[in-house]
Amino acid sequence: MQTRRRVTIDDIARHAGVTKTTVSRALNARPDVNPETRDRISEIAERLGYVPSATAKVLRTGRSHTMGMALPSFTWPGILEILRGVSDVLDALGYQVTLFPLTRGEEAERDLVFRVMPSLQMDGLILILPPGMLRYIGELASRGVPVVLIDDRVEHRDRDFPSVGTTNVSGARAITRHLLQLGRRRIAIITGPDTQDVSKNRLAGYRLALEEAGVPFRQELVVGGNFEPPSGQAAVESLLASGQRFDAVFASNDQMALGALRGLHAAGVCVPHDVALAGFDDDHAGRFTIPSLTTVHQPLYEMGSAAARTVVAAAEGQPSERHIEIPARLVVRESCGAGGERSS
Amino acid sequence: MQTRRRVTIDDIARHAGVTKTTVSRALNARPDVNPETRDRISEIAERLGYVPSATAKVLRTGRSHTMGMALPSFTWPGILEILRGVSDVLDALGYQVTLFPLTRGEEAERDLVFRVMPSLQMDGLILILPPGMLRYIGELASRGVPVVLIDDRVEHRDRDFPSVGTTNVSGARAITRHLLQLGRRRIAIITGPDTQDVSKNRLAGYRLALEEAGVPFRQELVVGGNFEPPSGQAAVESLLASGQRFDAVFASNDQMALGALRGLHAAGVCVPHDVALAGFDDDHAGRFTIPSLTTVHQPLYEMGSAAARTVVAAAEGQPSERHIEIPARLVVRESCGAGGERSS
DNA sequence: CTGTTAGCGCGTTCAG
DNA sequence: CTGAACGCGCTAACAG
Repeated sequence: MQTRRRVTIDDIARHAGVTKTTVSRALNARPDVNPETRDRISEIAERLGYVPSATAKVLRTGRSHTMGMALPSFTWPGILEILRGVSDVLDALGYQVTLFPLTRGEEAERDLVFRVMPSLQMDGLILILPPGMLRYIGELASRGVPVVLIDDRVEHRDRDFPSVGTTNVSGARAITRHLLQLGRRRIAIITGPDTQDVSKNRLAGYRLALEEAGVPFRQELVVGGNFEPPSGQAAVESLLASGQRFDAVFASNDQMALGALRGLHAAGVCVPHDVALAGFDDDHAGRFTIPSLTTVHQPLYEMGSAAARTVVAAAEGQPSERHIEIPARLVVRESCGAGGERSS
Repeated sequence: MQTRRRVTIDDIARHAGVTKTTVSRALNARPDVNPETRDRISEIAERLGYVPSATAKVLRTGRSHTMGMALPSFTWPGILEILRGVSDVLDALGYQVTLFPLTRGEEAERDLVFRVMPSLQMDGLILILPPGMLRYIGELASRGVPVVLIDDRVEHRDRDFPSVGTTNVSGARAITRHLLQLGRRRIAIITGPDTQDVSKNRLAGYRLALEEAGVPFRQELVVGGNFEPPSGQAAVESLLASGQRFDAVFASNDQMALGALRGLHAAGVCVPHDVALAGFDDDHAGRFTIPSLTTVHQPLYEMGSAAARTVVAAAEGQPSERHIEIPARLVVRESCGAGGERSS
């Protein structure tokens, strides 16, 4: 099987009786070329089955029309929504996406910044941050490579590069307020790890809503979790064991809410009748529990697409915003007793 | 901010007092170079912060160490597991992954085959097949580009390229047998669309198990669905309305099982006491329903990694298998009444 | 409007 | 063991 040589602009030039320069200009729709020549060239290119070599173009122009997307892991389901947003936008704008798993931790980040990115000459990088690290990425930004962060950690805002996040505080505030409006007064909260800003922000929103409603904050109703389902179950078990009265539980994410639901069910507590249950994130799974989970929708798709638009803008030299915050919104289902699938 | 020029092998050559030819050889660990020279060159390269240009290398060698991964959409959660398998293997073998969403349908496929792949010079392609299309991809394979299909449609086996699938028939057989062993005799099945082989295969496995147990197959207990949750709910509703007696439901995928669970619950039917419920796929969500879902684990991670190993082998000229089939396995949870989380 | 010349960074003959 | 020269495919600078 003889692999036939690739058709180049030189071939076209020969067929058209011009130089490859002219072919290049014609194919790139430059103004300074005779319309007739252009048409003839296009036609020949078509007939010969010419396909431009992206590789050669990158070598020459330095622009690859490819964006890197670095992510900590493929285990968090939310990644897929983000990816969908990123991919939709980049695809529409004519960019490819190349994936960089950061599973090997800091070494992988180093590698990405000092070896892979410069080697592949990507036009920019979208970064979903692994919890608690951002050592070398700044180097990229200061070298002029467009970088956008998808994250909500306060300490990363107004840094060397733009970021995209959601409104964790007001989301948590909204759902807590929702519980209060339904008459719940002793609302327990299952928090995430103290080390993460998401945890702090969601807790802050909860406190804010209580305060606004004049309902006292009780430290006894705060239980720590780690964002995984078992920790949610353990949390309600410890609450029940403590003897504290509570008529609602706000889990700082849906995964823990699922665990909590299981724990409550096992203890014979009826949701939402005895205890209302709320989550955060709007994971797929929460739509199918019985009762279905009232939660706060985290706009991952929008975050992904905003990030994509931002890197492209930066890569193409257009001005772009520093920090984009996309509002989270309450999704009312069954687990708080308000019925229906209203959404506000 | 002056973007400093990139360090090339020429720079290293100048510093080392040799030619770039020698530098190239040294850096690529060729045998025909003086060990001392090699060490000196490596050291200089290190000191200068040299990073090889992948782009230039591709142009010269024709190999990009990048694999394309084409997928129909980012909505099916299982994609993430496959992606994880693919990414882990490719990362370990020193390959990048570039994503190609096939959301625009046939046009996108055409584009991929005739424009994108040849332009980007990827070393191979992993393809997750959109239901019912495979028009142009064969062209790639016959042009010598390694292609691996992740799919289980019979008609695609032994075609121009290798494929990776799972054992749908025996998986469905195993879970049906499980229900039979628990004493269930009137087992309803919710099927997927007739047009897809997955649906047919899972139905076939179900029939096989019944036959082996000498339990009659009843057409009245077969209800059609479309793999989406609402269709599962509708299916049990129609079963209940029909007045047919049944003591178990096997939904052809977990998504429909979730809908079925909801339908049964709403009708006051207790799972597993009155009716046992089984699914297929082992979706994340099925672990957290109450009762948790007994299902068949589809080894997506392994399918992804096998596919990755296969393309790389093909790209590197090693022999590779035609069709790889990775066994699905029963995961026993609560919804069939056997308790525990045994797995066989 | 078109051609000439040069070079992006690298690997690879073919000579020594 | 090392060097000179060439070319992968393309665009850019400078002439005309």
